[in-house]
Amino acid sequence: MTRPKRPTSTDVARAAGVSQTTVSFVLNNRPGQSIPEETRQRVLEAARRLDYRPHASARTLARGRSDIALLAVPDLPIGASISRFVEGLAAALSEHGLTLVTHLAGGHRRPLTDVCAEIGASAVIGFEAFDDDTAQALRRAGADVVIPSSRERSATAPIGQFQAQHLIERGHRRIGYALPRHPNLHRMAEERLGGVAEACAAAGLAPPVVRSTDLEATTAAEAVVGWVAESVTGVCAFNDETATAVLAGMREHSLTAPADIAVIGVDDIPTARLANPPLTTISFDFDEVVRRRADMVVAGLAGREPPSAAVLFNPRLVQRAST
Amino acid sequence: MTRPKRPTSTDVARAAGVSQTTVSFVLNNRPGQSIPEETRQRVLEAARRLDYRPHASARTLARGRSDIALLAVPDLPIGASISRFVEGLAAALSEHGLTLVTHLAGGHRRPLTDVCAEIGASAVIGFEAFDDDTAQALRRAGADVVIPSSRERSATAPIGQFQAQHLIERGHRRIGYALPRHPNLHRMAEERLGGVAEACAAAGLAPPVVRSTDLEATTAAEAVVGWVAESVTGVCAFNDETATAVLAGMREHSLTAPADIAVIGVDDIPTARLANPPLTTISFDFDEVVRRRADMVVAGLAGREPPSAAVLFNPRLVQRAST
DNA sequence: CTGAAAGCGCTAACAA
DNA sequence: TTGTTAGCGCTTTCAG
Repeated sequence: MTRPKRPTSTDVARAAGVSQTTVSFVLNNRPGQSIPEETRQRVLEAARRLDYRPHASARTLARGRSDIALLAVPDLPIGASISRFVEGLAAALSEHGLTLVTHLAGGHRRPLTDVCAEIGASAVIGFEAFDDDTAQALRRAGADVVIPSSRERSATAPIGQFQAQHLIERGHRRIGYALPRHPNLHRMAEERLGGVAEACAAAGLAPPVVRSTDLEATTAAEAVVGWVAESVTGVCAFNDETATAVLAGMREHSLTAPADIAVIGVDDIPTARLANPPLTTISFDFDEVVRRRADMVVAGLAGREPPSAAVLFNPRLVQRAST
Repeated sequence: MTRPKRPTSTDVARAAGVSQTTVSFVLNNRPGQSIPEETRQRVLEAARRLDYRPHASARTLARGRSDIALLAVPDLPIGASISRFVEGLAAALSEHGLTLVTHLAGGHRRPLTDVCAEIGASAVIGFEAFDDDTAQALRRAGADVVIPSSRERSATAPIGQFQAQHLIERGHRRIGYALPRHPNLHRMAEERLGGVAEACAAAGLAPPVVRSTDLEATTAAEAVVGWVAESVTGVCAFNDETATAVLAGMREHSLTAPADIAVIGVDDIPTARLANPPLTTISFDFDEVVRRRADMVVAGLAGREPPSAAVLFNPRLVQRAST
């Protein structure tokens, strides 16, 4: 039960019969040092034999910078699609020797700055842009790069546009928007709604008829009444869960999609295809956005000006029966 | 763009006109040191004025132990309920001065041991028990406590039992089980299935009729055929998504729940109440389990023998129309 | 009650 | 090509 004291780089040096500096050079592939292959091997072999792992804190202390990136996940019921994003980002960063860990923002918990300082993150990555004050605070907490900065464009408005365009292309002239009641979602929902409004305007249609709903059939049914009263024939829902609620609300009135009202969601959650009828939705390809984020981090840490993030969630239409 | 060098505890000492040692004592509330209130205030005030934050790596290096706990989240489509768990755990741990960060396990990414070493975690917390080899490796990577250990009992079998009992109480004598096809879920699913089998046996019923399905109506419909052929009248689904698939499969055959087959899920995901018909399911209360996990970590770090985790997910029946 | 000093394990000048 | 040495910022024993 006692902790078997970890081998240090000095132990490795001793085992390999070289100085500790040499060990450091070898293990870090320090460029500009020509170390004979023979020595290299001896060191590597010793390190492996001892199961040596460099002590991260010591390294961080000495270098003045860690290899840790912190992903701040907002307290949103975003669901599973987020984990693909996280995984991708972690993989991309690890190719650059960076380790990604995640912190869930919600609740009355330790503020992000504390977490950042505590783990010694040298990069903090968020979903929505950090305002300048927060970014500043994070820098003071030890982060060298903080993204996205407030200069980046929003990522979510285009999604609303995309939804609305689909409906418009299919001939709908009166568009509704289903807003979720969950307060944490409001900001993002408003942005997407903005996109829908743009698309409507661009097509010469009236602005979308907005109704909000809980994730539950009764309030959704009320929203449906509102749309019917306004002759809405197609509604964009904030996400698939909201869309599912709309479908449930329609059922209460014996209305069916798409005949009475067409509905389109966002996210392509697993239950979307299981809805009744199966839900048309938008899915994302995170690969591109992940790569960009990773590049920004790496560039930033290298002191180069990070490429600005032309945000591309690469929305893709998943056509199913509900439209 | 240049990083405004962080204030060190020496800076604070200078500003407060005391030694750096005193600063350390004050900031850590070091017991057994009686520092005059006046000095204390001076130090605190200086620290606040400089926005001083102790350098975590330095502290870790000196103390030989960090205040970081790492939560290893398996690559499972577990969905949103997990985030409540994470939040709760983070809050509970932070009350003890520990910072929780999360690492998503899946993919071909850096192994957990590396992440553990990289961030200098002194505790690693998993969902399923770590086998002894892994636990050992994590200890070698610097973790002082690793839970759950292989000695803990499984948490998930009782859930299956709970589901089956509900069905049995409602008079069903022939039980089916819906297994998800997702490979990462198999292990957990088998455990829950075990619980269902136990409950059946205890009630003197035949073992459950097992069918597996994707999250999609066609394969679910095939599973339904299987159950019908075996005169199954109630099926326990691994989780709500699987249950939703079963419902969709039944629709394909114009069967309805609960008249033809009753179905019960697990998780109470948001779309469960929106299903057609609304899904009876099991929800969890993580509070207790969270508290226990946190206690185990704290006790373990303090060198005390951690209390063994009598696992209590506190399942609660959410009765809706599908049963 | 407070301070001086010795590290913690590693990196990076600078010597040799 | 390799080794010596001086810190990185903090904790902690041990004197004062």
